[in-house]
Amino acid sequence: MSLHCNSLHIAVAAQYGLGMALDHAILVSLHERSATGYDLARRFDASIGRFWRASHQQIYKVLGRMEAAGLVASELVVQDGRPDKKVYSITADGTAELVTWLATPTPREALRSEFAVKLRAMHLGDRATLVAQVRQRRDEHVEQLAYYEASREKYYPAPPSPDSEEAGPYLVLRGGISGERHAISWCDEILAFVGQS
Amino acid sequence: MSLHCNSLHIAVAAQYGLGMALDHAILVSLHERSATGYDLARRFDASIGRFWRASHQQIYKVLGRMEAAGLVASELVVQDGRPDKKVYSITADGTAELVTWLATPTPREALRSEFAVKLRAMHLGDRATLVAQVRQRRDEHVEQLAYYEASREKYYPAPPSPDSEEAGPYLVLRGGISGERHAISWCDEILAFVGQS
DNA sequence: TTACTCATGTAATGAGTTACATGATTTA
DNA sequence: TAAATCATGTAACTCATTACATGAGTAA
Repeated sequence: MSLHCNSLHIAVAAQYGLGMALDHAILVSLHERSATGYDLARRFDASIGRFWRASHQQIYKVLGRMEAAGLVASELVVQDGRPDKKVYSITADGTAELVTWLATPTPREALRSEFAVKLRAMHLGDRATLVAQVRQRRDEHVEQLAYYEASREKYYPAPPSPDSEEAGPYLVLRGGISGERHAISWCDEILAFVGQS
Repeated sequence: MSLHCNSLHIAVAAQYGLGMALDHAILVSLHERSATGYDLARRFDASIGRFWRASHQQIYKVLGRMEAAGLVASELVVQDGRPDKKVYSITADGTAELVTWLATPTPREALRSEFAVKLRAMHLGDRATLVAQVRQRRDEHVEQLAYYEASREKYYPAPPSPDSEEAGPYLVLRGGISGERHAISWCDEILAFVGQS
């Protein structure tokens, strides 16, 4: 990488201080495959979205900002029978920004659990409502787990090589699976504790 | 509860639509014990704060809003040698709001994991950096787990009754413990996968 | 004819962070 | 003499959500 490109990249990285995490999530997604804002919104609703959710409005806003900063570039594709679309791709600067970001330490994310806050105050409510809510929550986690496990069987019948491009997505999926299992077992513990297992 | 009080409470609940979750976290904390904004900031930094983090600026803002809405009331306490302080307490309306909120369904919180996004793009970075980051993250979870387990031994040598006021905090703490264990085992899986266990 | 998919946005509002501001007392 | 504790806030800003807006094609 040339010196010029490097200093440009440092300037861009300075603009992109920590905390602009949606930006990086989009860059990662675009690095995997170019896409329209609409496509990204759907991706964030499906695979990646289980770990990072974003509305299309927010995505368009961030895409515009990143295009102005030169991290992504768009190409207008005219379609007939369908609205025209802008296909976004990551640029060299965008990839450089990603690499810098990868090397920066990741702050512990503040896990904000409204459920935990409610649980803490459970003695103020009635038990039947609590049990119903925990059961519903458990069901959602079971459903999510099934979805993850189906994905794992479909896309990774055998674990990929640690050096391949699939290594990251695979490990994230494994984290999703164990995360759902943990959530389910916590629900079970709560139900057992209040005597409704 | 009188009809008048009931309709008042419905009006307040209407103002407090879903999504104002810090408000409810503060109400829960004040229901446990009256406190100043400063106290709350410290509580959010310690016990509750592991599940809900908030800055003192944000807390003061929300306290002002909730006092205007009649959910909390403050009493000025003049001190000498120290700055005067405002001690906030939850009101009957505040407690009613909490009870209503407890009965409303809890939407699945969008888990935003910057770490997961980075992991997904790991093939763009070098392995040593990844390993160092995962190790550091693991250490933090180990430390947090030790803190939780010490709390559990200290405050709950035996599990509380499911009907007591401690039941909620106890279950939240248990969730914290199993959550940390899960996080640690995910880190271990990642390290083993990239061959650095 | 109702609703869904494709496709892109603006406007208003709310939630949260960072920086700034003050000032006495106590501890190292 | 420097820093930490106690105590409360304002101002500026960013991030994210909700509501609103348009409009053709396609499937039930």
